[in-house]
Amino acid sequence: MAEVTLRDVARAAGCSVATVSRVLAGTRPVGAETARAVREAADRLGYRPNEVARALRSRSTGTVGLVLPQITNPFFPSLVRELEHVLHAEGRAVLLADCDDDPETEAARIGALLGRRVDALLLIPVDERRSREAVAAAAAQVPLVLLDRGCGPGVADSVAVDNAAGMALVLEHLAATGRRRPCFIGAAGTASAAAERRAAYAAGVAALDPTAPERAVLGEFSVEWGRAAVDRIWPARPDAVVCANDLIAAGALQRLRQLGADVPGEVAVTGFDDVPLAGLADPALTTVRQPVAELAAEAARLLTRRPAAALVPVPGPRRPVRTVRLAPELVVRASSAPGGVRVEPCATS
Amino acid sequence: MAEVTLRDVARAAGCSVATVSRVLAGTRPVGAETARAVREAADRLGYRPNEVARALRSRSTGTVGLVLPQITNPFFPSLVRELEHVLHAEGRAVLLADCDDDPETEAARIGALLGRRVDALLLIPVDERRSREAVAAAAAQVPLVLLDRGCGPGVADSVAVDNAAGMALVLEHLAATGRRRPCFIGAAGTASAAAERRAAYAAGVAALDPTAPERAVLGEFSVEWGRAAVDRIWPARPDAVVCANDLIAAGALQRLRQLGADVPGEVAVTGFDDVPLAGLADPALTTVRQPVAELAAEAARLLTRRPAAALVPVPGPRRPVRTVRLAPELVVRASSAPGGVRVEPCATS
DNA sequence: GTGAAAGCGCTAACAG
DNA sequence: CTGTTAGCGCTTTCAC
Repeated sequence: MAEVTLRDVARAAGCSVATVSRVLAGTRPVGAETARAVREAADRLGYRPNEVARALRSRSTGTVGLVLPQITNPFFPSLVRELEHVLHAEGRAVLLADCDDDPETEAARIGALLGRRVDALLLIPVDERRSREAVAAAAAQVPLVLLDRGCGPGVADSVAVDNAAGMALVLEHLAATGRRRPCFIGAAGTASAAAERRAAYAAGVAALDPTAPERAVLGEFSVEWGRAAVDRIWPARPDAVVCANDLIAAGALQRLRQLGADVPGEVAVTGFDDVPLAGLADPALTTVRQPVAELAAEAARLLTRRPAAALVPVPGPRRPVRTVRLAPELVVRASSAPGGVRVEPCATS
Repeated sequence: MAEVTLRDVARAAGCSVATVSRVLAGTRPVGAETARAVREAADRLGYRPNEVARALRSRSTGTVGLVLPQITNPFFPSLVRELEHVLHAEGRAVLLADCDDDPETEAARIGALLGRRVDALLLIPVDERRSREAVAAAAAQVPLVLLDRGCGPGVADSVAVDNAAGMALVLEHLAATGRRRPCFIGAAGTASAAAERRAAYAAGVAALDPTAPERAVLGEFSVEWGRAAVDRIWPARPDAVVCANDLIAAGALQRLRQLGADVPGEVAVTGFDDVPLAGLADPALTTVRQPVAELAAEAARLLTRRPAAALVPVPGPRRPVRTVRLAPELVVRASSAPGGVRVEPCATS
């Protein structure tokens, strides 16, 4: 059967298309009897509003673009899931773009999404610096919220976990369980997660014991680097290895086991993010859980409350960007347990 | 600045909107000089075609809906990534829907995507049986390709890995490396991956040694089940544990280590899918790698070649559905290595 | 090769 | 409360 349109419904219900539109969109009050007839006709004909036409006319597609570096990064799927749920619950659809960790691809994807007239953009930038230009340009056109990673000061609203608070939780826990000679395996570069976590580690360790020499090595957020880094720090025999994320920690755990180290007896290992892998490692990894559902909800809230960019640039001071930081939670598992302490069992996958 | 439209470009180039449209879309030949002027004007004004208007007029949104059970299932992200790349390369955008493993949510998402007038649907069904109705209804409206899992016979075109071939590779490898007493930890239910893999195991083992008693236990595709199943099969002291997917295998590996079993010396363990976790397990997991990029390419090909459903149902025999099965590849790692054999190093995550 | 005109299906003024 | 009338920005006949 051909497509059922508003006209068909109007004809069947014996009224004008405007009335049908009003009933179905609930835009303005309509007589109870007419409304019933319209709904009945729409039902009977199996009418389904054409969102494309609606979008063209109302200048709003009900669509948000979700741009991320690489969906295969194990931290992202759960975030994508929560975002999808929150947005669909508001009747908005998600256009997904995977940038293959490449800023140029990212710029192209952003352009494609803007061409499709997304109402807003949710974006995890590929690179703190090299993403900035494209992000700033996009932010001038539609409401845009940065997620998980920053993109330079003042570029756009952003929502992320409080990395400093998370690192503080880790250090506190290690101190409380008697660890005295921690070291850090971090990531180099300016990405906010990398920079904030290593700064927080440095600050926290100094507060713990100002005389302790700082043992920190920097590489990247990968399992390989975790493995390699252990060879650099293990000779100093730390009693705790604080890792900047779970991938690094997984690699560190593997290598420590190969070297015959006793985890957690001899040395504790901690991660960050609580990706699915963390609960599956052996021993299960103590880590910092990001409040994923809250991050998603907060991002969605910022999107909807930020009014569309003015068509004509307003003179005067620019609206200040909003930065939301959410508190994470420490998840203590076997990799940092002092003897006999009960810990959370392995995660379920 | 207000939105730049075709009219603006036409005015700037000194021609009609029709001409501009033709130049930009390349629909019909246009004078070289005019074309140049148009392109120059479009560039200068920063014109970006409004895909919404284009979609309304041309009755094609250039958009594909991707519906999946749960993006957090570790097998899906790499598939989503490949699909996204293949589709974006053709200038199509991906509307993502996550069904939370629930058939009703799935039906609702499908409806929402159809309302948005997606040109086609790529769908990994939540359930072989309970998804069927919604999927069949959707397939009547737009081209639809089933991915990874089936949904009953004759419902729609489908693309998936050849599970039987994969299982045969595993059994062959185990036989070749001297394993004689395998057992199987599978998944119950009618989902195609579960059913095909356990059938292939049964057939392969019987062919290997018709007198061997079949040792198989069935549960679900989860780490927990892998752990629990080991307690059921270990007393019989198999020399190989064939698992229906990598999650099960990861659980089995954990439990075997707790029990003090020597993997791979005493018993080999194999998985299926080659999710990122597989290379990270200890010992790294021998598994069957799905040809993810090829699956994605094949799915995209089926989508574009299936002409849109006829507006008026044609009488006569229905077009037969196409079923594509792609051959997987065996990835031998430490969990099944006979002594001294070189195996692929850990995956890089 | 180019332009004028007619809509795609819907919403939003504006009258009644 | 309801109908009539304009379009949203684009593609696509149909003339020239």
